[in-house]
Amino acid sequence: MTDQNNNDDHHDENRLIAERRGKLSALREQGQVFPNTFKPDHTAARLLAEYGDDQAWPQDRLESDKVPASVAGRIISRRIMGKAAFVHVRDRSGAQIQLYLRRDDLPEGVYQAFKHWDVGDIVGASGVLMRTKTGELSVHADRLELLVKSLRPLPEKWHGLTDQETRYRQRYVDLIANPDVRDVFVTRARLVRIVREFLEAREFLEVETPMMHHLPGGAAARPFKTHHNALGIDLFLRVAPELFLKRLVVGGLERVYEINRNFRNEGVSTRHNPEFTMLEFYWAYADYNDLMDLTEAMLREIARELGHDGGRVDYQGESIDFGPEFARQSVEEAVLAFNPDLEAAQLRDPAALREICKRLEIHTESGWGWGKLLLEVFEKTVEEKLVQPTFITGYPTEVSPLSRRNDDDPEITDRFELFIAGREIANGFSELNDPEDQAERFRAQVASRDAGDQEAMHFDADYIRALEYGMPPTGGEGIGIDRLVMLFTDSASIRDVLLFPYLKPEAAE
RNA sequence: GGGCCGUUAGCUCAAGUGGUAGAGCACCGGGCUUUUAACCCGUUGGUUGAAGGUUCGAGUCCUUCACGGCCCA
Repeated sequence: MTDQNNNDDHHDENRLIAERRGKLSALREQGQVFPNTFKPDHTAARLLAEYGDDQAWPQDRLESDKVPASVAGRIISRRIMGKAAFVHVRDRSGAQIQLYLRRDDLPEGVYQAFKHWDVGDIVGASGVLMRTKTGELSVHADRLELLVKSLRPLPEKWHGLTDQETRYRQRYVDLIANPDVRDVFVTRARLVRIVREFLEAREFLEVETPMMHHLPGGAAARPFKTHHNALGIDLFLRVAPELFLKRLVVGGLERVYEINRNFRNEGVSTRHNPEFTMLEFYWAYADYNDLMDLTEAMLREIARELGHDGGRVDYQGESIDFGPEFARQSVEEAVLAFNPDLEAAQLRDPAALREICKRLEIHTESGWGWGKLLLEVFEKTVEEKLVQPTFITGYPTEVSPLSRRNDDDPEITDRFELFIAGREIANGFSELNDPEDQAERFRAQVASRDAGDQEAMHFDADYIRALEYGMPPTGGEGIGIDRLVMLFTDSASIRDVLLFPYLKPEAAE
């Protein structure tokens, strides 16, 4: 916004905004209205931490010590009683400190001016610390400045802002009105840092690979398409960094990871945002069993570092326990465990599986083999019941185009997925590093694509070329950061862990 | 994509079976020099998400659309 829209098109504004705008223009007449000279020397949280204890810092000690403090922040409440007032101010620390204002203790005219300021305005104040009759630590101000005049009224102090749509669309208001929201994003930042430190400690190198791909690859998903004007070519936003990270392993970066955005052109829901954050890491000379061990260790570390002693995390009414060794069972074992009427022999028999799918009202397509059919049965009957952390292994080769085949049973791969609270959290496997097998799998994907599967992968010739130079035996894994943050912040919707979740545009005026 | 629910003042919410749209907070004016959702007195504030329809009359009933929430695919 520049100086285009100062005067004319405010007819849509209500009286409250008009009043505040009037106050602003009155202030403009008097001089500088958006000063940037006030330097606070404390945050509210620090003052409370250092002087909050009323045993160590009773009022008489504060009174004699005259501890100076200078704070700045947004007015979140005011109580005015004639010639004195109390104001709560919140700052970057997320905490709030009370200001005690007396007309006669402030410079001439300041108190009179203050009476016309509003909740939402940003102020700076200096003075000495005091404790009120009710024991609240406060700054008894001898200097008070209006730093920013706020033009829009904040939500009401008691009920706050509860409208979900407004909370997501105007996250800046949500953050002011609902202090808990800040905590979610503080936890998110800490979690990501813990993950980085965990991997760095094991000598993984953080890298960044392209988000704009000529060929979308590395996951079964539909991509977003974009266009490069100067080059005149279409590009795709990445659905996964996988194939680039493995090229790096070929190049000798044998332990790499990336934490970054993926984009998938699919539905939007409480569990899916078009752009989401994924951790992927690749570890040469490790296999999928090593990955499972590492994943367990990582999740325990996150739980511990985030203060969940004993590894218990409450999520949506369930107690998730990261303490004990995570359960490990194959897709087939899990399907049998949750479907006592089925027998092992049926699970590799496409005809029998088609019957089962029909009974379960699962839509099937003619090209599907037993692997795809079995996975559908798994997703329908098992997935949501896996509440405690559980590794599911033995994924069919048919649905695992990038995974190494199992040595004893080439119909399945050395792959796992981790489920917690009924949701897929991680997906890892021993990587397929046989270039000829990989080329064949790509061809099978292309055939599915030609048969109408829009999520099937393309043939990535450069990736095959890279594998032909030789990729060390490697384990690779992806962990959905947003879903992990949901778990550790007890958030029901992915939108609650994204500062700006995707929403359709607001209706035009 | 389908089903159900929602959208009323800046915010949080009310308004049998259709009959002049209200409250609290906020705001504005007045009072009050230790308040805690401060308090007391007095005002002000609305294109009821949008567009059509039924009706003497629509926040309310019908249709379509937009956005959101929950559930399902």
